[in-house]
Amino acid sequence: MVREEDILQKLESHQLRKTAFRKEVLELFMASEGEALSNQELESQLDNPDRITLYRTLKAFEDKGLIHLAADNGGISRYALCLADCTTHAHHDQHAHFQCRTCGKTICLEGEVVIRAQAPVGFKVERENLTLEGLCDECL
Amino acid sequence: MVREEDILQKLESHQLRKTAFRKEVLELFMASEGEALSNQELESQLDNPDRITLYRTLKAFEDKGLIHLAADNGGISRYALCLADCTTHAHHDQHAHFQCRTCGKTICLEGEVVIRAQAPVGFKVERENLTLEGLCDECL
DNA sequence: TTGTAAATGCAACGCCGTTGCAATAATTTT
DNA sequence: AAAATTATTGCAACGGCGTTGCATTTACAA
Repeated sequence: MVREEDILQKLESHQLRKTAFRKEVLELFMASEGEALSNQELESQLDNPDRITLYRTLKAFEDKGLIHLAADNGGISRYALCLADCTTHAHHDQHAHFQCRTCGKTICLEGEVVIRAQAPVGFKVERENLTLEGLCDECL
Repeated sequence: MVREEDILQKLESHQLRKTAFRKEVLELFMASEGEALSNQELESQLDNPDRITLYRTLKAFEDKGLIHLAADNGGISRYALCLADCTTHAHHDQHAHFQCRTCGKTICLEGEVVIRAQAPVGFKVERENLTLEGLCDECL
């Protein structure tokens, strides 16, 4: 269970107004245990699901460094909670995601990630995005 | 310049019929020097651009191991030619892509790619997808 | 050359991202 | 505590893209 107190504190510390809608959305993220959620999955669990409001809410959350865009398989975006040290406009996205190819379940991979790939000379790399695809435990 | 002969040979070896449309699309890929192309970019260069036919053509090319889906930033898919050792239904996608955050230019990165990331126990990883994001030489 | 199987071109549906705008709610100021 | 300010919500609506069905045309094989 997620404590109301923690939800409000997280919204406040990220300069987001404490509306019923946002509290609900954030609660879903905090209860998802690191799993990345799609708009659809969120909508199906909301009391009053308005896809436009949800879209803007997610954008606001992302802007304020609360969530980040995880793997997006076939055009469906999925967001996940940022770690504590994600700050506004400076996401630490240096972790990988795993996405199941059948059920779509997407999780953030903690732990060690080593990436070694060189862009051509004259290119500037700002972000690295690593996604592992396969089958999750339940689909195996 | 791309030789007609090479185009036909490539279509034949991948069990694809040699239609005018497919020859044209494949030529664009072969002339793109490893750069991944989006549907839009392809359409703008085709004589008779029909987005549905293009969609099906790309799908057929992908099925037959001729091209693969490269980075897809914000829902826009981009395809690139597979290397010679890509076979039907068994893509060797073990390379990274670079995508420019301003002009969208996407290229396949040859050379060494080392990925170390662990999925949870009980998960099966089938593919790894690494995308570097940043600025290309022209946009710097 | 004829038959068969695939590719094309068209209409059409649905999902999703996105924007504008008026109404409502949360925060700040007096 | 009330008024003023600013952000959020909910609605309509547009556009892009993936996708499918179907009739027509084309490529390949017999």
